[in-house]
Amino acid sequence: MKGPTTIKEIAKRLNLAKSTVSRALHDHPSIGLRTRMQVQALAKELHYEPNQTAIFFQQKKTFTIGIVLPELSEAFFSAAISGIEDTANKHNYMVLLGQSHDDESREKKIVEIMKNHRVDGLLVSIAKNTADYSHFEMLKHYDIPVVFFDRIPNLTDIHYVACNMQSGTLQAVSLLLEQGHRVIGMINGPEKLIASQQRTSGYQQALQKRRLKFDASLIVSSDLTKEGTRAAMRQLLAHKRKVTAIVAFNDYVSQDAVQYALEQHLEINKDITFVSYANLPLSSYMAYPPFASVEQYPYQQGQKATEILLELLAAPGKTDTFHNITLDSRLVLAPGR
Amino acid sequence: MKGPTTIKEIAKRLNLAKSTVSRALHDHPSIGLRTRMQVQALAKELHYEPNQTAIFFQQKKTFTIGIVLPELSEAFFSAAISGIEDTANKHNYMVLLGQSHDDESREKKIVEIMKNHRVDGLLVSIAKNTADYSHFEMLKHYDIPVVFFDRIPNLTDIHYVACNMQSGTLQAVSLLLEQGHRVIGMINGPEKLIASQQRTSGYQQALQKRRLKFDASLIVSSDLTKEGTRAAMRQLLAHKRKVTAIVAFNDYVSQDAVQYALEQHLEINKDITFVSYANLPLSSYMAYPPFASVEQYPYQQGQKATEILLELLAAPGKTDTFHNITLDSRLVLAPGR
DNA sequence: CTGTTAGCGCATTCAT
DNA sequence: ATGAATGCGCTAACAG
Repeated sequence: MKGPTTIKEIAKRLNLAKSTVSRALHDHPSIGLRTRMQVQALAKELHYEPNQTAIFFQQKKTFTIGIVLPELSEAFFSAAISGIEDTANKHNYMVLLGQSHDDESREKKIVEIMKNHRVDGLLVSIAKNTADYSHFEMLKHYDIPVVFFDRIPNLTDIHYVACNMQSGTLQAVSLLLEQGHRVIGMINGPEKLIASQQRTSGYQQALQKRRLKFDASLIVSSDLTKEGTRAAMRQLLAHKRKVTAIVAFNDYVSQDAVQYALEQHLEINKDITFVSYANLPLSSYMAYPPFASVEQYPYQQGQKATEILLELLAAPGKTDTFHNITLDSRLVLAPGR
Repeated sequence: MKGPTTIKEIAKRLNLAKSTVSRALHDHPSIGLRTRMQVQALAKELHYEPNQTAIFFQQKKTFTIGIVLPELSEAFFSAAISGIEDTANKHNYMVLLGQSHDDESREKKIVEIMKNHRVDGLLVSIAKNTADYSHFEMLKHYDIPVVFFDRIPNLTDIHYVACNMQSGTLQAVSLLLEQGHRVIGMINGPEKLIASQQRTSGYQQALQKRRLKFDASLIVSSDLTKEGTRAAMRQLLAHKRKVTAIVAFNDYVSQDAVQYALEQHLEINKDITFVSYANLPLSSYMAYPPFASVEQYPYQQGQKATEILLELLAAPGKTDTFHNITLDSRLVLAPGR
């Protein structure tokens, strides 16, 4: 009972040097066919398996990537993580997980622990309120590359992959216009968010293409709480022009807005039509699914981010160029439309 | 440029032995206050941080637990993993992730890799078709404890936490009886599943309590595909007695069943009432949410399983007793009921 | 209270 | 083609 088989053990039994065994196991060219066979045979017989922790230690590499995100139970992130895990595994990397619960201090702590665990790299979607990025910048001193995805910090010299909401919004509004809607409201998110600005741009662009006038009062922002959304709805429904369609910031907002509309005795898809941004699963099971949704490709974002990170890990020290991929969001019609 | 600070470095600068420094850093009692201060001061100054990989290696412990489950994007599992991660983190453990995608060979591979990464323990919910458990049993030889949760293998000597569906079913059927329903159908899952048997028991028990006669033809099983469910519905609706309520195997089945009922021009909650088992999020957003749902506590299952595992890790070699916790499922009324 | 020594398992450099 | 020696960073057993 002396624990798992080690190289030393094999060496002893075969009267060889540890180094010889090590090389034989690695199919090193300078090892005699004869001994190599012997070694590998015995290794199999004794169920030899290299002690990864020793290798990690010695090689200063763990084949592990850390992933930090706000909340696993949000459908968007669980899809993203799925993409990450699949890609990482394909390249024989493991994935270490941590959720910030949208709390900056927790985020810092997790990053710290992951650094200590010597992850080779980090994939992160930052917490809602993270304003200080020092915990990420300090990683540079440790040569731990970071690729951000979806929720990216407002920094220039970073790697990231995100999804541009403008294209999807453009398509969404265009669709509504095609269908004859002329007074289209938008419940947007906080104005400082890049994603909000992109939505606004897309909206404007759609009008421009048709040479229609842009009415800024049709875009109201919500703090994304239920109350905020209801306030926004109140404002939109009170607009002097009759709003017949609404682009909601996301599926959650959409649901709250729909509820409000129902309370006002509006008939969905008749008096008023909703378009949203997909982040709820199973929209087919929803009471009033949005007429159409802007897809944000969480799985693909995770995939891409991982690929970039792996590339960074393969080509170390390439601190010069920053990878930033922006996927275009895309409008998807609800099933049966 | 000589990499991160090490203990050796500190020792040299202070003319101390490495061991002294190590002890000082750990607040070992037998170290002079004086030197301890010195050491800790210099450590801070040089930004000393222990190299965890070295420690892992040396201590044969990684403070990492592996978690293997079928599919992250299933709401049930993402909730469970949330509970796992939270609990693990609280105890300074990290979590290594792997999804089997319900594929046995992938499951085996993941377990293998995790073993190589020297995780301290494993938390697993097995793949749908896993029939051979050798990859789990071999872990015993490596002293890697495993705690199963939710989807547990049909083995005796294992640790697990699962949720007993009987209690919830009992409550569900009782509720329906209280409300005057007398002909209650049940769409059950494959009969060999423990969970299916538990549902049947709960159903029968509810009738017994009220001294009502059990009619086996009111329980039909579905293979859980949409078609299977529709067939089951067809059968139930054709029953000689008029079925006024149905207990569906889960939310997915429930949705398919509701759809079928609608096609037959039945009015939900009037002509026919549905009760289900919660595994969809946001049931409040569903078109026809079940009247009531049996809660399976994914977060708590994850939490409990983790606690057991941590306990196992704390008390090594306790291979005698097997922990198996069974939570009771519980009926929860739909919001607004 | 502190120093010395050894060793965890492996890859690797330098000999031979 | 093989062996011997070294070190990665840390802890711990054993001296003093």
